[in-house]
Amino acid sequence: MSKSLPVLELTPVQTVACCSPLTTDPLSADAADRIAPLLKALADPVRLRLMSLVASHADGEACVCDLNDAFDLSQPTISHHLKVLHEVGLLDRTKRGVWVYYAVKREALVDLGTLIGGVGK
Amino acid sequence: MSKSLPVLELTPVQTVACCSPLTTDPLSADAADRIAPLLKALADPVRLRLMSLVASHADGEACVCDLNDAFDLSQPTISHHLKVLHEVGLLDRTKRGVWVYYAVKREALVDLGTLIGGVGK
DNA sequence: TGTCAATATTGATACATGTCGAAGTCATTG
DNA sequence: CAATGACTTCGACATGTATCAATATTGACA
Repeated sequence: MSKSLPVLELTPVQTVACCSPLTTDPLSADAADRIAPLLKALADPVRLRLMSLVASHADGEACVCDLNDAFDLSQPTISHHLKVLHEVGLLDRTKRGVWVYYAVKREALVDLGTLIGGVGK
Repeated sequence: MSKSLPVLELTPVQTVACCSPLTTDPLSADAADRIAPLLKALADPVRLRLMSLVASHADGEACVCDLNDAFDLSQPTISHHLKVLHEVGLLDRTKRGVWVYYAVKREALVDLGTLIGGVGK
């Protein structure tokens, strides 16, 4: 039981999906509190590259072993970054045998982009 | 002389404007390094609300005095957050008399949204 | 069952960041 | 020129975070 979110609260991703763009209406403090973690997860050079690497990988998913090689960082560090992205709802995680595959949740990215950019979907 | 960026390097905002969306192509390490600060600037609940407050203010700009009242934070703290947003190129700053007005650079936000969401402009 | 390979977790360390109070700057106004 | 008001800058403190080495976990396979 690792999730401790009350059932009625929105996850970061759900919040993003329901809000009007940043520049359209003032953001409530609550909404801001729920959206910031999503952006925080993205706001790291390594995690940005991880997202784009996974997204542009064949089949839209990538194995951790593939990702490790793209960086000059230790394996635990990459694992940590992937966990951050997964926990916030930007990456899906699937285990197949010994390997773990991550896939980007495109809808979450689109919603986040819309929230920031203000262009309609 | 507070800026120490070499002349030929791109600012975060310029970088965002020129890159294809996250999910389209793998991001170079250099690009990621320049984009992350932009997201980092946005990735704070107070700064998110500041952006949306300024954006939805009459005339698209707001005086610091207006913004202070919306938060339960000291005035230096708000000033600090505004500085962060300004330095990274998300807010314009104009001084008129005793008052300082901030305005959102919408194009930067749109470009950032496009980079993340991948929807065309 | 024991070993190996792929990931995750833990603990430690160094560095970044949000916040505040106090002091500084700079126009305006008396 | 002195005083006031609007911001900004400074110094300090507490908290968060990126990273690594070491260790644990988990699945495949001999």
